Amino acid sequence: MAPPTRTPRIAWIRQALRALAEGGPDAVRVEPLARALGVTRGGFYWHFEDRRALLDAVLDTWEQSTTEEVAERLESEGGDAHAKLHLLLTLASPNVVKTDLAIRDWARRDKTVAERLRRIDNRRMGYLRSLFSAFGPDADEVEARSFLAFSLLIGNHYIAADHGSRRRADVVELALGQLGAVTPPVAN
Amino acid sequence: MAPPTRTPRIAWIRQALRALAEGGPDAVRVEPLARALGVTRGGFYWHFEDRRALLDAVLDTWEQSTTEEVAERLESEGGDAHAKLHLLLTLASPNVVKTDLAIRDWARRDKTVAERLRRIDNRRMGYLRSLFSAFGPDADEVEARSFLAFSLLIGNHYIAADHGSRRRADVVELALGQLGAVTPPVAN
Amino acid sequence: MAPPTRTPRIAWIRQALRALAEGGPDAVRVEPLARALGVTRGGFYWHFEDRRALLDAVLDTWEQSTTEEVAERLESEGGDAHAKLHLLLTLASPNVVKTDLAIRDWARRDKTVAERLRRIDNRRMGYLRSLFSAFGPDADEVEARSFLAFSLLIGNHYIAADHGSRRRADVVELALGQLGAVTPPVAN
Amino acid sequence: MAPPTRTPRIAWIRQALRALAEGGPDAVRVEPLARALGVTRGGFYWHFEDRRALLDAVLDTWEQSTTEEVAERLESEGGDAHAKLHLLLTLASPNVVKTDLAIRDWARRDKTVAERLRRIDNRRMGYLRSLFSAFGPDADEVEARSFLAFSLLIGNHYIAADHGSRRRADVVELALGQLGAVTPPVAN
DNA sequence: CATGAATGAGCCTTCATTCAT
DNA sequence: AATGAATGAAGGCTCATTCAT
Repeated sequence: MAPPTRTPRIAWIRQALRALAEGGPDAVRVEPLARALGVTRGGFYWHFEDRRALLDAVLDTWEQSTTEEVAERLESEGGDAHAKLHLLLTLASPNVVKTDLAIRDWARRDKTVAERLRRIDNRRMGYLRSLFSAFGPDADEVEARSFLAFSLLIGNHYIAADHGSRRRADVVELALGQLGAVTPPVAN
Repeated sequence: MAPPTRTPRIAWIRQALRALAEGGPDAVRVEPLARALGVTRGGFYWHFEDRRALLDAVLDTWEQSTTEEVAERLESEGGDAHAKLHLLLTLASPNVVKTDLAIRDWARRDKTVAERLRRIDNRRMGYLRSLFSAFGPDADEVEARSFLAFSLLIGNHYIAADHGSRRRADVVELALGQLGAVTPPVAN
Repeated sequence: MAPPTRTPRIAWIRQALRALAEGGPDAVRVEPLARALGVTRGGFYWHFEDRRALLDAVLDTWEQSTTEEVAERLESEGGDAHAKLHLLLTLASPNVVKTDLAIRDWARRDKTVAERLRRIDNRRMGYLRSLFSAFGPDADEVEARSFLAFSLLIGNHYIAADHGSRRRADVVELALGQLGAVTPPVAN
Repeated sequence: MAPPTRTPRIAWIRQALRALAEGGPDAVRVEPLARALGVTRGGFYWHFEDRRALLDAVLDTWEQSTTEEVAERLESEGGDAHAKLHLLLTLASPNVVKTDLAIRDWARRDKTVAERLRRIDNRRMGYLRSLFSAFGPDADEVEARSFLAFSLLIGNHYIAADHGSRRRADVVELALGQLGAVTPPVAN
């Protein structure tokens, strides 16, 4: 029995995610994807109605996996709030980060993407709030710190500035410290 | 004597900036630009070697104007550090913001763009450091707070989360407050 | 034992006839047919060598059913010549007419289709001759009137002109009257 | 000074008319047209927005030229009504006929084409009415005979039947004779 | 009979670019 | 500076066909 699918739907999606992370939604193009997968474009249309359908599937996959990711983080009670916050900032693989940023930028131009991102970001903010609640009960403060932490996560990837003799990672640590999540200086 | 310039170089650049803000660098395409300007592509190649040359000119223009913008803000001693910080967060026109974000995302994929952005961001960080120095002399703290403020600026536009009954603007105020830049609650 | 035929050959042919009537031979395409039948193309190639084979089968089916149709009309001696002529002009279902016209147009481009149409049209002309023979014995006149009647049949569907206050149906009646087949004015 | 246009708009239209006459609207395809004209498809989009725009231009051109054709025939008072009728039946070039039939068939599927054809056919019917008025004043008779003559024109091209020992041309003559337009037998 | 998957051809359209005027 | 026209590369989509299962 030969494998039931030669280039399964998910292969297209994964390749598309790679393209999205690398070049944004405009870079998710059927022909290059097919080329990268070593097949002809024809097969694509067996799995997807059209290019937009692939993009939708990509977003579905991303949303689901990201949701699960956050859920897992909540469940894996490994460590105190400080440790978790730290983990958040040094998140997943570079590829996951790139995908995240690509979708974030995409959301600026596409309402439906923005809506999906809102769902995900709300989940993340919820997680952050639960962490910062451990540092103090004031709701305003929790909200402000959570948003600052989230911003730090994003800014860390989008801001190009240097920090003199400091390394970026150290600045991020210092910043987390400012938010009440005091962490010992990382020796790196 | 014919009119010296019917569609001057700068007109192409301005239109390109608009396209960049709206759709990213992939949206800066000669043909649509010409259409938007009501001319044919012909003139374009008089002003620019090719598409890449336009993109470079766009970046030059943006870098220059952004540099001036920051400089002006430094000079216009309108108000104390608190007021200035607040101003920063509620920055320029939506279009300037969009351009900024577009270039920021572009920088993730293009080294030369990243380099330009670094120059600009360093300038902005310098400005932020000068502001936060007013709140306390500790260099680490100044660096951390400056970076947090900068991140807040970016995060404010890239994060899609809701804040329950709070409005985003209020959360940003609260966050600024956390950074030591206490501002009076906005009555709105 | 599995059901012997889930989508029998004739189902493909019938769907093809529908497509032919609607959009001409170019519209008889395997993939859309399969879609319309709710199956994949797979079965098609079990029944037919290729697309041309389907087209041939479609023509066979059409030729046969049309031949039978004319034969039936000859046998069903329901009414006099006048009545029969009238019946002819208000022929079969709109779908049958559409198919007839589609094949007629197709015949202009395809010799083999033209040949089939010739067989059918000869049969119809024979029928018309037999009817008009009842109105007068002159062979030239019979031929002329038969051809005019046949032309009327076709023209009625291909001519787009208006007739002032008259309705098309009335004009057709008047025309039949001119051919010697006097019919009473329709009260409508 | 070189010719102002290498492949002018009208060249595309003419080629499209040829394709239309030969294979119907489905055969009017940009790529084959370009190939036939010895240019690449790119130039096409200089002259036309898209394929549909070409089709529209084709219809415009056809409608205009056909209108003029009928007008000319009305003006060129060369001969009596009999002669004119005869001329009508042996109309223009085979290509003009093919185009006419192709558009007629197209009109069955496209509302806007049907509308154009209606305008043209009304003009032709008007012309026919004016001719048949010479053979008798009865309005019903004129309408009936005009429509029969028009049908004959169409039927002559769409009916595939044989006529025994008679030639088709003779049958058409006989038919015209039936309509009151007695013409002497053509020696051919 | 029919699915699932793929190949290739053909076509439509958009663009960057070129070139003569 | 700019038009008019064209080339070529890219890419999207539809299909006829094929093939293993």
